[in-house]
Amino acid sequence: MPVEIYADCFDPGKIMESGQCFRMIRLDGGRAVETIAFGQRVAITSPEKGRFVFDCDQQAYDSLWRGYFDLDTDYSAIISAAPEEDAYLARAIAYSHGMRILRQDPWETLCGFILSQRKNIKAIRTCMEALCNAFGDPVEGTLRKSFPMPERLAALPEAEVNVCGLGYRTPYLLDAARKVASGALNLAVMASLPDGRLLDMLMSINGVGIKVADCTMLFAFRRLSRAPVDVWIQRVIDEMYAGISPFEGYGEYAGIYQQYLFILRRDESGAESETKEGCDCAAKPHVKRNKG
DNA sequence: AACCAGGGGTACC
DNA sequence: GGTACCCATGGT
Repeated sequence: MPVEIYADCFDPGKIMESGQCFRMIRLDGGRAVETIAFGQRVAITSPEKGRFVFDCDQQAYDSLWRGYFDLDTDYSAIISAAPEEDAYLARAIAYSHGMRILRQDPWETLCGFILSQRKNIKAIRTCMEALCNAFGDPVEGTLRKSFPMPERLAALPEAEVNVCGLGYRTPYLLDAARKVASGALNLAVMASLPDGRLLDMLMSINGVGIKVADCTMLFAFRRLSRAPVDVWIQRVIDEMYAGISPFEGYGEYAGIYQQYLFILRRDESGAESETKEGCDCAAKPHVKRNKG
């Protein structure tokens, strides 16, 4: 039943901690990484270096997980294509060996980054899980739920969605849900648009600016040249590149190099250092804390 | 263009 | 147990 593969440049733990996705968790005392995507669940273990076991059947692996984890892409070639004289980038790449850019669901990714604004990654995970627990559907093999469909969210009143701790982002999320549910935005059609048109359509959503649009383009629409600039990357630009963005010179893989730089700069500041033990938020309803 | 949003996470006391 | 500061920002 499980699927065994051999892969280079693949480290599910690195991907989990990379900040591109918000529903991967550690299970089994840290030995397995579990994720839920496209309404399905999988857990991955690595019994030895370079060997991986997916606890799903071959059909699910072939039709979903192999592509989701980008296992047909040669990352050693992408790493080799990085500019040699860029020492900081080289260090960032070495630090995150095994990180890959997932091929995530556009709807979930868009929502995740709408919710991400002015939140740290742990907080994003918490409210994503709360949204799923409240409005998602059952998923085989776990008590956790799928990410809610746009039609489901679009039908909800703002006050009901807001119990998930989204704050001022609730109307942004609902604007996205209504535009997608009504067909005003068709994510499947958008997947084949050129970068500029796709960017414009994403930014037509209230609460989606250039950074959230770039994250959605990179992590769901596989526009690998898009390099989102958040507070960490802005610090990298200011501190390591004299305030001049290096990304225009990075070429077709600028977004992937951006991801390496993001992880290194964030970890050097000691932020998000406690994500490794996996959140126990699964199947727990969101409870608003009482401040007394 | 400065200012604000709601609140979780965390370091430090 | 306070509390001050930060967070994969965007709208006004």
